[in-house]
Amino acid sequence: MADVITKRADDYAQWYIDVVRAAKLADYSPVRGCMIIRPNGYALWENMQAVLDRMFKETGHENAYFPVFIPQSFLSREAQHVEGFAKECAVVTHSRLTANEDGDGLMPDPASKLEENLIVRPTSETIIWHTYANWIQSWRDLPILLNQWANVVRWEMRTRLFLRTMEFLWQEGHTAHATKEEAIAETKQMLEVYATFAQEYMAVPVIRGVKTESERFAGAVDTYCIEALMQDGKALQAGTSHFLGQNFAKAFDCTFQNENNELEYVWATSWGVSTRLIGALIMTHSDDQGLVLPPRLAPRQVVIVPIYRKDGERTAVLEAAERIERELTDAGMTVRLDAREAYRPGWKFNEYEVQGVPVRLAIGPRDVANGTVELARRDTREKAIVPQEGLARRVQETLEAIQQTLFDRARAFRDAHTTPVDTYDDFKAVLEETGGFVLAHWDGTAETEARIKEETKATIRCIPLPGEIEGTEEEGVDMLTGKPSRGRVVFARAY
RNA sequence: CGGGGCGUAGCGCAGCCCGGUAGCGCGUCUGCUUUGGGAGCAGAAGGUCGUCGGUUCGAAUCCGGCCGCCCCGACCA
Repeated sequence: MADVITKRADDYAQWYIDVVRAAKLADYSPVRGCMIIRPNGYALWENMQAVLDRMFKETGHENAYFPVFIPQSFLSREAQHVEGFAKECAVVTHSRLTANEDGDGLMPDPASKLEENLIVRPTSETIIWHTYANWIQSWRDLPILLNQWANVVRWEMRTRLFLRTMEFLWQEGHTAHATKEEAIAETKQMLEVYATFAQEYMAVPVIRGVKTESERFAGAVDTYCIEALMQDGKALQAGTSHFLGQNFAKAFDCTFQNENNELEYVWATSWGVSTRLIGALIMTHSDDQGLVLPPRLAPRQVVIVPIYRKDGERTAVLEAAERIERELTDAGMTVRLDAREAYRPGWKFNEYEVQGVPVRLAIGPRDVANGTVELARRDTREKAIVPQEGLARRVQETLEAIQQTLFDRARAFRDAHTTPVDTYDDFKAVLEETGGFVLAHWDGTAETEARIKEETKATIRCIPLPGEIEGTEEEGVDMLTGKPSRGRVVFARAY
């Protein structure tokens, strides 16, 4: 038998690995903690990129590219930033290799030691603000609204495919503004872009919020985030948008003359999402049969499997299958007709199921005779015999229905796993029994937050934005300390 | 960095305790029959047993060193 996927209920972590492997999304690499993104996985990322890139451009941003190597000294300019990233940097110290003195192999050539070490970017704030300092003199130079698609490296102790790898792909937006208000508006705007993308394209419901100080990006004044809930009840940060204040402008001496002829530091934001989103997608929708993809991001929305025995049947079946392929393609859908003879229909059914293709059409001699086709939905695994007449429209509607069903299902799960609690005992019980988001009062101190994390492994995922979750804005008392609380915050165990 | 597991054919594993010509399943290749939910039969190819050293007439197997990967924790997007 072919690949068996571990049941979610048996071993969730293994299920996740099995799904990734069976869907051919990624492989392990010879280097610990790195991964090879296979064509199926990369096609997903390309679809995400295409949508996000369009959204970034619609909001006035341009793409640019900054180098992967950053002078080591740049990192130390911003105090918080160093603290956050120094311990996970890959460092380049030499520029060439030479034969190993004792015997075989290679070693860094001592003669090629660099004057200053370079780090492989874990994020690009430093090199970008170094550059912006040269670009910006006057209020007329602002705003600068740039984004870059890039890879970054963070030397992680423990890795998981897509969710946390040492190298990952992402986009990072970096903007420069004349006023605090404008920078904050930009930060919030990009958070909205991410939330829209997650919900409307990924069909992943998210909570918008602000991070507490301990979870904040190193160097940010405020970190806004979208938080999603995975099927095992753990939270996943799916995107972040940072208001950086003037921290980086001060560190890199980036000033401008304002309209009153005064010298002022520039206001900054940065925002990013990564290939981690693919992990979020997998863990939100997939089932024990394998990957389930939302139609709006699926690299292939429809697969057509022809079925025939004799040569006579073959011609008629393929003719009909090709006609249908054309019809659907012309209607704007991405379709694959899999007429490979080396694989049998049953094998193909399973193959496309584990790969999460939203709609499968099967057409055989009976269908040719009756003018029908078998239409199967991946999300509900329902099958129906439908007429070929008007098929493009019906498939289009089915794709839209799948997109909606996935979102509704994920939201229902999220809502069923979002629990307000008022006592610490209830808090611990909910974490153990149902998991998910727990809405509790918090006194606002890092001490209480740290103690709760220490005792329960749950962290504050975010302080929800006003109006985001009903009932979180009422005042109360901290469940642990009894001190006053200005509102409920979202706790969860997280990835 | 701690705890656990594992390195034998492309993948998954057995063989090791008790040393004696390296095996099974899947996959791959060829042929025929099949094809509406992972086909059947026949044949074939494919491995310096992670690595270095030791013991021995002889090591996948016994002994020692090293390396690597995965999972679980601490840390993180």
